[in-house]
Amino acid sequence: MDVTHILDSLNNEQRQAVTTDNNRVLVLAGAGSGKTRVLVHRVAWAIQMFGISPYSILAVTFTNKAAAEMRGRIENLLTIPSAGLWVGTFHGIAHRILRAHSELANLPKGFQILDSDDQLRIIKRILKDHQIDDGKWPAKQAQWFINNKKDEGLRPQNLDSQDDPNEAQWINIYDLYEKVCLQSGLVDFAELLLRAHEVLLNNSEILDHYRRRFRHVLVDEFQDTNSVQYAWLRLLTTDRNSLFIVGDDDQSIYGWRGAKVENIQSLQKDYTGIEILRLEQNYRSSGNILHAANKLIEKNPDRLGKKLWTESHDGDPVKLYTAYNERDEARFVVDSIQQWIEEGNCRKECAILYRSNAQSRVIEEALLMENIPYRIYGGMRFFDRAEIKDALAYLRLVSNQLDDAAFDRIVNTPPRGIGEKTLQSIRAMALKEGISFWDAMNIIIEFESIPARAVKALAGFKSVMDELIVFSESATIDELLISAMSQSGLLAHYQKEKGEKGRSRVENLQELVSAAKQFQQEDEADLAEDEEFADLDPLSVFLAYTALESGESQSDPGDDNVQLMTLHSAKGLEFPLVFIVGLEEGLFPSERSVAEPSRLAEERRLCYVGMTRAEKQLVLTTAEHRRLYGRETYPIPSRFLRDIPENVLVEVRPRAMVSRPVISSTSYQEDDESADYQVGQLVTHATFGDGILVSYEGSGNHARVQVNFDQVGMKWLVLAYANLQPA
DNA sequence: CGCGTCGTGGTTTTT
DNA sequence: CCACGACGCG
Repeated sequence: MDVTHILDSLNNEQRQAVTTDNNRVLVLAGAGSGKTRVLVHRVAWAIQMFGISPYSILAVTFTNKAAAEMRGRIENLLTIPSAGLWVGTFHGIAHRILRAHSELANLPKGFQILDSDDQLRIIKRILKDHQIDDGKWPAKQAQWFINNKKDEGLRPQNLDSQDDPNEAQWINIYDLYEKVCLQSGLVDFAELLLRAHEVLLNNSEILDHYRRRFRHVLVDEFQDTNSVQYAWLRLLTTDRNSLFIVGDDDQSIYGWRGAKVENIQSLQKDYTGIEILRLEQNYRSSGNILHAANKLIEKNPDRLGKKLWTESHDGDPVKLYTAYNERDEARFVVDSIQQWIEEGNCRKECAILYRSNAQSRVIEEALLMENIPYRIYGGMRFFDRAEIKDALAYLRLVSNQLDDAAFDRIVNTPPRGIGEKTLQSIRAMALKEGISFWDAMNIIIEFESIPARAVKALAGFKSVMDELIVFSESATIDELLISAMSQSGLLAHYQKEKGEKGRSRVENLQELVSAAKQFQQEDEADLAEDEEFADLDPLSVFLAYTALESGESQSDPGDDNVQLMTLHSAKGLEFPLVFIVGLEEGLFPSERSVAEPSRLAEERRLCYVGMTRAEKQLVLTTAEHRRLYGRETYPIPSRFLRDIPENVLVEVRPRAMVSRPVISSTSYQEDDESADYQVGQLVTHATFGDGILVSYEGSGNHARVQVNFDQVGMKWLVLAYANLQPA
C-alpha cells in the first residue's frame, strides 16, 4: 500500500515519531511544532502501513473540539473507512464504558450526567436539609472539595479528618452528596472518570476486554491529565498495548483544576523503556516572537527542557505599549487593529488575550465605539442556558423519575402554584422515607396531606409528566421535546416574557428541537455502529450528549470578527496578530499566585502559551493606572516583561511620555520635542476649557494628545494645532 | 409570585 | 464598580 502521503508533509523529527517501532512513545512537542499532526499521522500510519484495525485504536483528548478536529483529520488521511475507531474525550469515553456496563457500575440504566450547575444546586439543598451553616461551609467550596477529592480518586471512606472537625464536616457533606447522587441515578463529571476507573479495576473480564480491544492508545495534551485519568491509562495499558503520548510540560496551565504535570515524569518511571522524542521546530511564529517566548519560559525551574527554533525570518520585534490607564490601553489596541485592517488584513486575524474576563469590558467598549465587530470566546454554553436546561429537565424526569435535581428544577417552572411550603413537605417526606421527590409527591397527592389547593397544583404537574412518560414510549426525541415544552407551558411562559431576552429564549428552545432532530439522525446512528452500544436508550444518550457537549459546534468561522478571549481559552489556537493586555503585577501574574512558586510558574507558562499564539506580530500592553473593583490602582509592570530580552522588544510609547520607565532601554527613542507635556498634566484649551492630558500618541508635529476636559469630556487633539497651554 | 432593594464578593474552564 | 443572590413587600 502506498503510504507516502502520510509521511511526505512531515519533517524528520515528526517522521521519526510517526514511524517509530517502539510501542511506548512520549513526544514532547513544543508550541506550534505540529503535535496533533504527529498524533493524527501516527494513527493513519498504523492503519495503512501495518493494517491495524481502526477498531483497536483509542485516541483521547480533553475537549470535544479537539476530538472532533482529530477525527476529521484522521479520516482525511485514511483511504479506508474509520469504522470502530474511538476518538473522544476522557469523559466521553468513560461515559460510554459506564453505559455499556451500568449494572457493574452500580448505576441505573437511565443514569444521567450532572453538570456543575446541577451539582451546586444539589449541594445547596443538602446543606439546607441538614441545617449545615452555609456561611461556615459554603456550597461552592463544598463543590470544590468534592471534585478535588474525586479528581484524586478519593471516596469519602478514603478520607481521614485527622480529628479536625472542619475537615470532618467537608467529608460528611461529600458523603451525603454521594448518597443523594446514587439514589437519584446522577453522575457528575468527575464521577464519570472515577467510576469508569473502578469498573475496570473491579471487573477483570471487562478490563481484559478493553485491554484487548484497545491495543493502541494515543493521548493528546497529556500535561493536562489528572490523577484519575492517569490511573485509568495505566490500568488500560499493559506491555502488550502500545501507548503514544503527546504533550508539552511548558503548556501545563490547568494545575489549579487537578492536572498533574508530574504525570509526565511518572510515565517515564511506570513505563520502562519509553522512547522520548522532542519536536522543537516551530512552524507558527516568526523568530523574534519565538525568541522572546523561549527566554521567558527559560526562567521556570524543573522543565524537561526544550528549545524551539524556526526557519522563518526574525520578523517584527515584540512591541510593548505602556498605557496611561486601562482605557488608553484599549484605545491603543483598537487603533492598532484599525491600522492592521487598513493595511489590508482581516479582523479575525487579531486576537486580544487577557488574564481575567473582567478585562474584556473596556476593550469591548473601545471596539464598539469604532464599530469594529468582535467575538468573545467562552461565554455561556448553549446547553447551559436556563431555558434549555428547563426543557431538558422535563426530558430527564421522563427518562428517570428518580432524578430529584430535575424534579426540583421544573416542578414549579413555569410557575404553577407549587410554593416553598409544598416543596418542603415533599423534601421532608423524601428525606425521612429515603425515597425520591417523585414518589414523595405521589404519596402526598394520594393522602392529601397538604392543603387542597396545593394538592391540585401537584396533581396538575403529575398528570403532565404522566402523559409525557406515556408519549415517550412511541415518540422521537424532538417530538417528545415539543410536547414537553407545550404541555408544561414552558414555551408559553417564555413567549410571554417581553423584550429581546424572551425572544432569544424562544429561539433557543426552537434551536434545541432542531439539535434533537439532528442528533437523532446522526449521532445516534454513529453510536449504534458499535455493537456494544447498539441497544442504548436513545433518550438517555441524547441527554448525556447535551451534558457532555457544549453545543458550540456550529460557530460561524466565516464572520470576520476580532477575537477576544482569556489566555486559557487561547490554548491550541493561533493568530497573525496577538495582543496580550494587562501585563501588570497582581493581574498577570495574578495576585493569588505570586506567593507560591509552583503557581507562579504556571502563570509564566500561561504567558508563554499566550505569546506563542502569535504568528507575525505580538503586542504586549501594561497600564500605569487601572481601575479595579472600583478603586484606582497603580500597578507595576509584570515581571514577565523583564524576562523578554531587550533586543527583541520595542517600546512603542514615546519615552518622554513615560512617567516611569518600564524597562531600562536601548529601545526606540523619540525626539523629545513634545516633552513639555506629561500625562496627567492639567492643560487649557481655548474652546474646550480645562482638562487633564491622559494619553499621547506619535511625536513632533504629528503628535496627538488625548485630553479629558471638564466640560466636554474626552477629546483627541493634534498637538501642533491645539495650542494647549499648561494650566 | 414577581419585583425591588440591599449586601457581598470578585482568576483561570472543560467535561 | 457591577453583577448576582438573598430577603421582604405589595
